[in-house]
Amino acid sequence: MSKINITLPDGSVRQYDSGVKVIDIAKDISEGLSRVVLGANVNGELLGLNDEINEDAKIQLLKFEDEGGREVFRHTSAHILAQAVKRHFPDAKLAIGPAIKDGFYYDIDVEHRFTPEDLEILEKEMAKIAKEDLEIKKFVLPRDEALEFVKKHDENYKVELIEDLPEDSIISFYQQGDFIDLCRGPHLPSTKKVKAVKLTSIAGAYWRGDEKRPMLQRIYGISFEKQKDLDAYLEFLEEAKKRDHRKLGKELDLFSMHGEGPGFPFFHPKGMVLWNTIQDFWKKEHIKRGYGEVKTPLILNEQLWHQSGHWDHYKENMYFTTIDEGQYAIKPMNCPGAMLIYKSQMYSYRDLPLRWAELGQVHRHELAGALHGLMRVRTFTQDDAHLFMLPEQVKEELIKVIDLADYMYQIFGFKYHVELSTRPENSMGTEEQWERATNNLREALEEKGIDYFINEGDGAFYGPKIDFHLEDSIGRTWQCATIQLDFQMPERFDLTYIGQDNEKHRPVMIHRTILGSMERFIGVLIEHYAGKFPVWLSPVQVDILPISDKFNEYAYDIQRKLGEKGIRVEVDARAEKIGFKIREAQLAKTPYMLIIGEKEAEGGSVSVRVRDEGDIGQMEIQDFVDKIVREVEEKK
RNA sequence: GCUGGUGUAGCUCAAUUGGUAGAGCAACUGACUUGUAAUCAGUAGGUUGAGGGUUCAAGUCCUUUCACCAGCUCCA
Repeated sequence: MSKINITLPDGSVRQYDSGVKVIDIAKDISEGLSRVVLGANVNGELLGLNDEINEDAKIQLLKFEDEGGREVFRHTSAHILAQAVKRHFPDAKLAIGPAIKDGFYYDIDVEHRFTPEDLEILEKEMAKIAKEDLEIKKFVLPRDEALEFVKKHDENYKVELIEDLPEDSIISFYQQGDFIDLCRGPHLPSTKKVKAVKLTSIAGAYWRGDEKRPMLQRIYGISFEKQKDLDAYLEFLEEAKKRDHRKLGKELDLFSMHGEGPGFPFFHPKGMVLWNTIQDFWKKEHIKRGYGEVKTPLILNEQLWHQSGHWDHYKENMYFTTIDEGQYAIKPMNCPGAMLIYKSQMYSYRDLPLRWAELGQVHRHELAGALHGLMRVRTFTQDDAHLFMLPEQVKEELIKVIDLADYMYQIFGFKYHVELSTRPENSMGTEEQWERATNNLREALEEKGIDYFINEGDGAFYGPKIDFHLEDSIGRTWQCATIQLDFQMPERFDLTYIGQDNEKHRPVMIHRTILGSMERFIGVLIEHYAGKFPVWLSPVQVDILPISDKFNEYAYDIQRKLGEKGIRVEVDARAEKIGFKIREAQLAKTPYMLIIGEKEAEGGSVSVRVRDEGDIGQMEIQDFVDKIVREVEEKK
């Protein structure tokens, strides 16, 4: 048997006998195999779990979330879907069908308009294909033969896919029964395991995401090996639906949206309690960390936006207005305003770093179809800050920002992961500037020992960035914080400080948010807590419920005592039964209810009912006041 | 912006093939004075998102437009 060389992820080379299986190499080199499935890269070609390697290869570890290799599983599911579609609609042309974060989809071009009934039929067909236990076999063809093959089957989308590959590439196909699909793999060995499938929705999607290309029909689905897992997932969807901030926002009277201002949210008194409580906390943390607060105008002369580069790179998203025949723009970002403040005086190197925080309201013309409750709006308040510093202070300042984000997220009980985005196509500045900025970010992350993903080409037009993606209480992620290094804006505005050498130098600027936007963050919090805000955030912290109006006066007494301590408290003095008042307070998700009747009025006590625990019995008034004040301070 | 869908009372939803717009909750009025998730009775509430058209007749069909929902694209 001949020997082959395998290059491992760390760059080292190991020798194996030819014909070794991918999974065996995985076992050999990876200890944490229970969570890792291995894919191999052989001359640009991905290999599946059990594929044999017969020539020198590079090995790449692909992390999947569970042992079975969820991605491989879902990808195979997509093929089974395509096969089912072909059985019912032989004219259908297949585009692409990948696994995605939550399942899989297949893009299909067919005359017939898919309906929800079709999905049921296709689900049944997929179950049948699984039961048939078709072996999934891989074969390869040289590029020209592969082209001929797909042309023969009239799969014009596949033709285009192959035409985009290099001339000398070897094209792989996978076959299950009479169904053959162009695919780089990897796949399961047979269709048998894909037992529990739910096709979740139909949507339009452009061929290759290009709005000038044909619109295809996309069928989304999710699949599991066991029905139990599918049921659990469907339950998760139900739970997510219950937490929808648009629904809860209405039920809890926090905010509303109106046709008169699409994408422009209206905050109600209770929503503003949330807003202000978060902002108070935010401001306190910033003062502690050496920030000053600034405020810049919403409307500024158009000229400024030419200078900042927003005109060239962002004008499609901007709103404009005219004042006294002068052209003005509504700010889509806060940075140019901060630039003007910086330029209002001279700075010594001793003055740096400068940290200016701004809760800045911006307006951006987002596409109508992109709007979504508070998560995606056309005006929002960024918890922005601009930091100006010496080049040698960059890493330290980045680390301080990361620490601040980490602290604030922990208060709200979020886990998070970090993504680093590099230079996009439509960007300003030199290659060297970008490389330096990107390295600064990378080094700061590495110094903090934070793992991160890289998004190639996903940076802002003026600099690379790191984004924080929060994970909420049911495991969904939301992009909130962004830290962007900006070498462009200081150039454009000719920002300077006087150095030790008595010469002018260029400061470095960091542009960052922690919460992202107040609107989105509140939306995320609503879903994260399912409307059951911790006491310190709750719009109403205590609801006092007198059993009859004989006890109203006593209730108002208690309200005063709590109010003096800054507790948000209401009295429900309506002539209703106590059961009814409790029900309403429960539905409003108020953390504490105080039930007040004869017993309590006589003894100067309160009966406490906790939102999630129910009746916890009587308590002296002062004890309750101390308890809740302590809780608010500890931000439980 | 694109594809598909939806739009009926404050909210959640009904209304056969085109044939008199309804219910529950909420609101209001009155009675009840209540012990841990819904007291009873009554009253009021609508040019069916908006404009135009077809028809003897439109919530229902056609058309324009607005908004929302699911995706695509984009993003804090």
